[in-house]
Order: sequence, then structure tokens, then C-alpha cells
Amino acid sequence: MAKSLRDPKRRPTHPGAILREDVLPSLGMTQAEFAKRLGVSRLTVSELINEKRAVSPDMAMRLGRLLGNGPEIWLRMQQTLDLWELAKHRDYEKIQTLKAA
Amino acid sequence: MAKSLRDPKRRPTHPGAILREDVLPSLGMTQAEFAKRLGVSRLTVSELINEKRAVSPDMAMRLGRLLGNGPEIWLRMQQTLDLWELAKHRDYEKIQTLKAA
DNA sequence: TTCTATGTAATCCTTTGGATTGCATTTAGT
DNA sequence: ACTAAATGCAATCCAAAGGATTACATAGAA
Repeated sequence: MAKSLRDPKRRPTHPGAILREDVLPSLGMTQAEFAKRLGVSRLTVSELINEKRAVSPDMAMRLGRLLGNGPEIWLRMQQTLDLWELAKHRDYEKIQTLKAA
Repeated sequence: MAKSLRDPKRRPTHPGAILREDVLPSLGMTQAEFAKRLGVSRLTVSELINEKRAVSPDMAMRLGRLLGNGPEIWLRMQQTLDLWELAKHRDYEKIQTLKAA
């Protein structure tokens, strides 16, 4: 059978990748300009775009506002990544699931 | 007309409230015992339950594992609260939404 | 009342998002 | 090719936040 649409093994896309590959190019806007509009420093945008840092709730609000699509999308992408990363290096196996509450 | 199901004015429920009012009671488990199962300190559980702190991604993983319903529910509840809080005291009004990308 | 559960304060540690500044490199534009 | 703008990145600082541990006071139940 075909692979499921989302491969559970694969690292979820970092929000920065979307900004880098889709958003900024289609806007034809420099990082500096983008940062200015968001009201954050150029460094913050650069690191986000290069996947060096996560989308914080604050940043999600800014992106949602600037791009007009709300903060949820950005935050959800980030959390998906966060959970995926955690599941990798942390041992939650030790926690025994309770049977019927 | 009737109010919408979710009142946008109202503060979203804190995940700790669910633990305090539903989960722990139905489990008939003490906070100390719950903390032990989760693998965190009693303080951490107490503060979470009393809404003094947020559900972190790590805590969401633990809750999801222990309760058997996955981390997403807990994380999503927290996010909703986070965004609601941010929208209150931070001024995102200054960020001008870009027209058609 | 005596023991258990809980709330909470104090302290310490680590991580992380942001701001600045400075500098090297890349990429355009002319 | 040369200059100027854009970008990547390192170093510092700062503040907030999740956790741990310890200790203490109170609430409650056996």
C-alpha cells in the first residue's frame, strides 16, 4: 500500500521554511523590511528563517497579524515540530498509561 | 439570536482546571501520586493544577502519555489560552496587515 | 489529635526569545 | 569590477519561564 500522506518518521516542516521559501519570496520583501513590519529585530527574523529558533506565541501573533491569516497556523506548525522533537530524545516510555479512568 | 457556543470575550479554560475538576477526581488520585506517575515534582503538579503555570510541550507529552489521549489536546488548550492572553495586553494593532500577497 | 495532602514561598539552574552591536560574506546594481 | 545593500552569524545582555528541592503552614480526615 501507498505511504500515508504524512510520514510519521519525517521531521515536520519548520515554520521558518515556509517564510523562507514561500512567504518572503512572494512578497518580494527583504528580511530587514519584514522585521520592521513585524516590529522585531532583523536578527530575530534571520534566525527564524534559518530555523535556528522557534515561532513563539508572540511571533505567531505578529505573523498572523501581518500576513492576515491569524496566529494559529504558525503556532500549530511549531507545536507539531516541538512534539515531534520531544518524542525523539525524551523517554516518555517510562510513563505508564492508566487504564479506563 | 443566541450567543455563539464560545464567547470570544471569555477567558479560555486553563488546562489545569480540567485536571483539577475532572481528571484527578475521577482518578481518585492524589497530586503527589499523579506527579510521581508523570515523573515530575509535586510542586509542578500543584502549580499547574492551580493555574499558576502553563502546560509546556514536555508536560503535554507526559499528560498525553499517562492519560492515554495524546499530547495535542493539552497543548492546544494551552495555546488557545496563550493567544487569548497575548491579544489582551500586547498591542499588535500597530502591525499593518499586508494586502494580497 | 495526629498524619496526610496541599498550597506556597524561597532559591537555584537551564533554556529560550529578544535586543544590540559588530563583522564577514553574498548578492545586486550601476 | 566596484560599491552598496542584504544576510548570516557570533558575542553579550536581559527577562521570563519550567523544573527541582527544601521548608513551612494549614486543611482535613482517620
